[in-house]
Amino acid sequence: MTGSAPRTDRQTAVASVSDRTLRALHGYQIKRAFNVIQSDLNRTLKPFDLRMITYTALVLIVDNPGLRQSQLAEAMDIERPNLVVIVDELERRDLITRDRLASDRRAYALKATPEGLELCEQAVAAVRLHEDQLLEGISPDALTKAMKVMQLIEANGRRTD
Amino acid sequence: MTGSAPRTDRQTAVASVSDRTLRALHGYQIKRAFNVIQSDLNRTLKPFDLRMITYTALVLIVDNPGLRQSQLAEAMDIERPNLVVIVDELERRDLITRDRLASDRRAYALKATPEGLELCEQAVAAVRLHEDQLLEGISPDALTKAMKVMQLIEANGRRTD
DNA sequence: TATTGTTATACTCTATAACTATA
DNA sequence: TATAGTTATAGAGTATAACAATA
Repeated sequence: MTGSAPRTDRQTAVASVSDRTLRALHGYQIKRAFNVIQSDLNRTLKPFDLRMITYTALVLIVDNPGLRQSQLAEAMDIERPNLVVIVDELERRDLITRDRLASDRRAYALKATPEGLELCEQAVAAVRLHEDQLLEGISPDALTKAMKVMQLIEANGRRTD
Repeated sequence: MTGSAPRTDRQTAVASVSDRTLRALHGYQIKRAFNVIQSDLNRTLKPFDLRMITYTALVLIVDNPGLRQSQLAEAMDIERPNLVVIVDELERRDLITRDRLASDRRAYALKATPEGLELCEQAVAAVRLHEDQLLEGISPDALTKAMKVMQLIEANGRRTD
């Protein structure tokens, strides 16, 4: 907002990190950015009683009706056991339904309820607004390219596994 | 390595995520990339008995001799209490020293020992090699710009706090 | 025999309050 | 009184093994 803000500057912790250090800590730079995003997101989602992880699950279910839990777990890159409590929570709040598949009675088809859809729309809108602030000074093109880099890193990592 | 790898493809979880969904989940894309980086990094660092967080602390101490714990905590974006165990571990392994400052006897000056410096050099080299694989197909320019985006997000987040 | 969802569990990282010793 | 480092503790998120029901 203020452009070149008047920096409180209670003395910079690390005077100036050397190029060598920066190169050694690419991963940590991403971690720091992610921390900022996650805490901002969780603050934004608090009024909806959602966290980043429950929000993500809800968005994916809304956008992919009939998704199975194992597919959702893979899409979110978390282990199946860890997804159970998340789906439990969304179901308990009547934001989604868990229906047995006729074709495979081991699996559940996840679908958003009207309430879930409504909450999702509102949450997505709120997240967009907050994200605009977080992405201030970043061109759409630069963001798209940065996300492309993230996707490539992810794909390379899965290849290496 | 294999260029266009022959993808095992046990059926894609989410057929094709809509543009709308992708836009709603920028943060999650960064999370997924970070997860990949972190697990690859921890695997790489295992032979040195380091984790991402202890590695980062060590690199920063090596590069900024005399750093105080509070400065290191700020640089790493973690709370002071959480840094204590990390510094404890590095000190116990004789990789760093904790010396009382004469000018302020509450604070410690952190410095790497010769052993710490040696281990750090080896670890940094190993990380670089692994990172090259993870960053395959990403131009140095694209990486630099993506890191710039990460820095901007981080800065915007701190401003919003 | 393999897979879906589940339970139980353990480990790491993170966040907060309260303490001590110095300033 | 304020700050540096510390302790204790609680909460997320993550990872693994083992189980029941179904394929």
